[in-house]
Amino acid sequence: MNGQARILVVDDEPQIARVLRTGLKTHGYDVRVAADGLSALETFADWQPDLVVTDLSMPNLDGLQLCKRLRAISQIPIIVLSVRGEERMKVEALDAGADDYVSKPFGMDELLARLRAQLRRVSATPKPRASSPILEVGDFHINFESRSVLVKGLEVHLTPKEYDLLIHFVQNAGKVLTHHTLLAAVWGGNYTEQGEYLRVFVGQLRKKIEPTPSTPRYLLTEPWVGYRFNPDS
Amino acid sequence: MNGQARILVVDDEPQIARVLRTGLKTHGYDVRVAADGLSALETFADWQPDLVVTDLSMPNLDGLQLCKRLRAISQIPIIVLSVRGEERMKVEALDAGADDYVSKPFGMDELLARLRAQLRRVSATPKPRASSPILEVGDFHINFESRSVLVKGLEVHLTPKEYDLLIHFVQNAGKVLTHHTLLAAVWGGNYTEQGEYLRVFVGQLRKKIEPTPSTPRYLLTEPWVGYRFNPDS
DNA sequence: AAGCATCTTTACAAAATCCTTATAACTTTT
DNA sequence: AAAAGTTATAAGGATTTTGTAAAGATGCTT
Repeated sequence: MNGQARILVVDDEPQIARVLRTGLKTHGYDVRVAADGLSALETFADWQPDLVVTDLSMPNLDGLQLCKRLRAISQIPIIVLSVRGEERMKVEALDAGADDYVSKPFGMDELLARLRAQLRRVSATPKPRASSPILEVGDFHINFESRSVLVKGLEVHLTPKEYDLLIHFVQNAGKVLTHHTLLAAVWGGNYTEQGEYLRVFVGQLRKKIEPTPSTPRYLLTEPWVGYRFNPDS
Repeated sequence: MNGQARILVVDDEPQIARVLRTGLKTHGYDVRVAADGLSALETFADWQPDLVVTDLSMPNLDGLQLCKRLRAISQIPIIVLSVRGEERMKVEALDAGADDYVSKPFGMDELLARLRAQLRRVSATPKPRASSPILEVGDFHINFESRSVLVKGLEVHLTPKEYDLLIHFVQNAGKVLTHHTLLAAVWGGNYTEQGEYLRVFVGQLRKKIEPTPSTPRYLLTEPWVGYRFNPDS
């Protein structure tokens, strides 16, 4: 990513595509547009963009399929555009490999912010695990050997479940994680129906790591979808 | 080989077994005895010794078969005890994977010398402690040669198991060690289910090294995970 | 053979964590 | 504005783990 970051926009509605192209270009990005999933895959292979923004409903190959196909060959960040209320689709998209979503109609500022967050996420550090037992993300400092967690330099003691949960959040900082994903990660694949666990433990984590648990700053909830860990202030 | 080297003695004659056990123990080895080949294989799997001394004629599984079975799963040194004159057996044993033999009746000194030679052979490359036989961490001062432990300058007497346990803690200061890891380190490979041992011995260690055993300062417990040695005050 | 030290096993109280439930606040939909 | 669904939070009980003492077992020493 030396010069401009390359953004591939996938949308079959010409107006929206035009708005996105101009909006992103004026903010310094290199943009190309594809009108459906299949041509998106072609452009992806030819042009190798740094990030994909895609609509969900499209001809030929819809956004869901596109996510899966892209995930099979790349770790590139994917932001999905969904119509407000299509919660089902959002969740499916995130489970299919999308990293974030933006509801239509959307403000350009919000999209740009989420876009920057995703680009920052991948360029940050590609998981420095094997070499060092220490993980530093934002205000969080996690030592896997001593199992210790520092937030802004202060140690917080976490129970095993809380610890597992936090690890999963921090290792996927910036990504929206669905309830399903989180439950499977911490409780194992079969407990994916008992959403109550998750709420309780997220609450407990917030009490321990948030300056103001009632107005979270790190562990943000994405209503009807899941949670997102935001390491920045 | 943290503490003592582990020697597995295999002999069905009780007198000889006893002589070997006491002789080896007085020279600082950790010894277990098996009365036949089959139980020897069991003990081997459980305890993971550093060397095997075995008779040739035994019930169930004779020394020759034992050599072959051990060689199939391990590079561990094997010393065979044979009755003087059974030259043919000696050759067969060596072909079956034994590393050395000692004729009965044997002198303890000879056996010890050959034993040291074999142990030296396998531990030839990694000799990290040769430079300094003394380990100082926080308030703890441990001399590997004399097997003595000082806490804040005061000597504490530890039994062999307590010593092995403490060594493991001090050498991994700050890290969280799981129950599994600790059990495997002190009791050997497959004693990883008997969590009761660990609780009892940690309690005993605390009584000996902690200023206030009921509120530990060095040996901290990480509930549901294991223990952590904290050298700082 | 008796005493001693160590290791193993057992039992139970104390502590910590996890799960469950209930209720209130919030968001979206009708 | 009400209904339905979701989320936040506290509090209790259930379950598991941990601390501790003490009895039994084993081998060593005298």
